[in-house]
Amino acid sequence: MLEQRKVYLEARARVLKAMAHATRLFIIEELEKEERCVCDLTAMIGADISTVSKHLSVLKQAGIVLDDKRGNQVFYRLRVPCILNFFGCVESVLQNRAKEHAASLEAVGH
Amino acid sequence: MLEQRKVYLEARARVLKAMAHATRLFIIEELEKEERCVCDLTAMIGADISTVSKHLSVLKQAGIVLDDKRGNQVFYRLRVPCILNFFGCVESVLQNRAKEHAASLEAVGH
DNA sequence: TAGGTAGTTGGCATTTTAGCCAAATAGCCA
DNA sequence: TGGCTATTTGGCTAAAATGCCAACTACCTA
Repeated sequence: MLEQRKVYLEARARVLKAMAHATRLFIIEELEKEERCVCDLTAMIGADISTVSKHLSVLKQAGIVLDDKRGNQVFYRLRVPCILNFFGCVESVLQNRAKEHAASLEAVGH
Repeated sequence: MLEQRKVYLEARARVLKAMAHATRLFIIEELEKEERCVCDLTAMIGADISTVSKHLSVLKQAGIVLDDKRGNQVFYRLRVPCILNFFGCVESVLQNRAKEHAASLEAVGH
């Protein structure tokens, strides 16, 4: 693998890795609707606020969200608007799997 | 977070996590061009064949690739055709970051 | 059948993640 | 200033991911 390509693939992988967690996907989906402060997200997620803060930090480091401090709250929003469409392919992977799983159950007579 | 939504987010996260590795992204890009046996991929990647085999197994379990044994070789191919387009958004995240990074260097006089 | 190639799996050490608590920081208001 | 709320950070433990080697399986060919 050429060094240049490796660097590029690692950059992509870092972005994907930052998204690859249920809680962080939840945050992304919520931020698609509107910006949110950490306390709102924490209430919705139901984990410790320090945990949520660390998830947000992962997303921020990956370049997926931006933060904006106002008063004693910090509001987060998406940095890129396209995340929603991004998932068409993930969905099709999941649907394919579901379809074939159903077919295989069918085949053994369930 | 509602249980049902959590299940769905975890399913998505599993697919993303499977993709979130430079070597596995390399494999996906190569399989977009044509199917490949493990030995070809191993030669291109330059890692131990057992390592490559395990990466392929991760992709297979996530529903991203299919395998097909012929003779004593195993050929892998993508299960869904859309992976290439999938990355438009990842790219825009990276480009945004690069742009702002350049701007911040500019700002401090570099 | 023996030997070789291709691939998978088990085992292990190392590194990375995740999530909680506790402590520290920052801004608001009385 | 003192106290309160919001958030981040450090520290810790448990769990998961990586990647190598070695052992094992499968298939082909002489």
